Amino acid sequence: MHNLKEIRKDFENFIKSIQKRPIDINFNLLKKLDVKNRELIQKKEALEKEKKEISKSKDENLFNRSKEISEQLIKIIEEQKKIKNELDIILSNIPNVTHSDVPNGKNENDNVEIFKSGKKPNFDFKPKTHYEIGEKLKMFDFDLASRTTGSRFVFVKDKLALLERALSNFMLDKHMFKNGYQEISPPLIASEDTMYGTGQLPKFENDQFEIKFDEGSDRKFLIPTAEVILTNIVKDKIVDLKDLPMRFVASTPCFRKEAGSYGKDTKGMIRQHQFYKVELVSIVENDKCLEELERMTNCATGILDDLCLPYRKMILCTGDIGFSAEKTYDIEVWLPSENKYREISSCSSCSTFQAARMKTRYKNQNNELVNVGTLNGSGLAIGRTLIAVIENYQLEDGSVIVPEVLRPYMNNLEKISPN
RNA sequence: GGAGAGAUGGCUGAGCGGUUGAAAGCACCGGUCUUGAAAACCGGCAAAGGGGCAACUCUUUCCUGGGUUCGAAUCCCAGUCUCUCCGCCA
Repeated sequence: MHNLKEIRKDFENFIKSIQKRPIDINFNLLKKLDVKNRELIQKKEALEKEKKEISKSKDENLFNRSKEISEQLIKIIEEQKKIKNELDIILSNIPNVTHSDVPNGKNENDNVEIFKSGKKPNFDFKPKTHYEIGEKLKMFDFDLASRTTGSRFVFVKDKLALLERALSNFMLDKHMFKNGYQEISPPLIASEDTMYGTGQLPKFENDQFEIKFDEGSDRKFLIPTAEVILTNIVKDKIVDLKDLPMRFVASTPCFRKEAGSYGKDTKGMIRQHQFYKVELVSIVENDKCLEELERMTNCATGILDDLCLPYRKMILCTGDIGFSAEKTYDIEVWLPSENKYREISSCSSCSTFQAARMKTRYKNQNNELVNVGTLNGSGLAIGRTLIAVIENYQLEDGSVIVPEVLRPYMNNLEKISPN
């Protein structure tokens, strides 16, 4: 959420920086509403002042005037609220300003590679897809899931379920004991204002699973990522400078409608309505965002290094970067069956954008109250890591070698073979 | 599900129709004292929004939304959330 006061100072420049993204915002209307809004506020405050003075004077002769003012106020306040509302709707749909490091571009094709890492496996056979391997092992069951639930769900069974759990535990341990994150086991359901805080609402309502609660209760949503619930830990708070940075990690299921990607990745578990993800969130001083982003991204790539999976680091262009982010790195893992890299982590600095929405502030060195910076990143998406392990560690006979670092989490199992 | 209690500033907590934006304490910031620190003492310390180049000033805000009143943190109604007890249950 942008601060109108700040925008007003240099409106033209603000528009220019926002328009690096492919968006359609009616800035003229925004400007007009802002002017109108302030007019009404001034009118309102003048009347309120008069009313206040009458009540202070306790002069009975003026009581009628006071009643009159009250009636006028009702109308003005109503109109002002309406204007303010329209203003807020426009404002809450304006994305974050991208950082100057972010390359200009239209879409994902314009993202820029920073580096590649790891050695791609050399197969002397045609590598199978993860779902071919998983189904042959009888440890993925998509058909069963479509019967019990619907499309884009899966049953993971037996050793692959164990592998999935091992990945989760391995990542959690590393982030907790080596990388300094505090583990959280959060609610998987978020309220409307929580979803608003991180920017999922109002613009991306179509992607969210809303839950039917009791009649009359507030709206509730299944979290699309733990980012939502972890970042909102500091919602409506003035946090202590000495508590910063705060670093949280959680392994949770994530729920997404994936509306608008109906034709994409229909096979296998690349794109599911439900998947596990280990999420990293940092709450930092607002001038520490970029250095924290590097740190966080290193925490994510560190996992891939440990798993010996080949990957590359990308910086997203202005056309592909997310709504709340000022700067984002995507980590893409190598998938032999597709012969390309696929996103496995996305690490973003949201600068003070989410904090402004959540009303999270701290007193900085100069004793000024300012918004914190927030960051989030996957460390990593479990489902896709599972895929990457299966495909990169496959053998010709359809069995899968267990990466060494995971073996302690799997009763020292070295290889997953058909039963 | 039944019965009660509550929601006040960064935190704890008073106030229960008229300079109350709100006592007190803690925390925090500045100062005195001290070789330094602690303690003690003195002073400061809510946020959002509007106007102003600024000094500054105005308005709003005591869970949320309505209502009563010239005037509401304080009274009335509705809602949300939290806590305690009982029941049920993983």
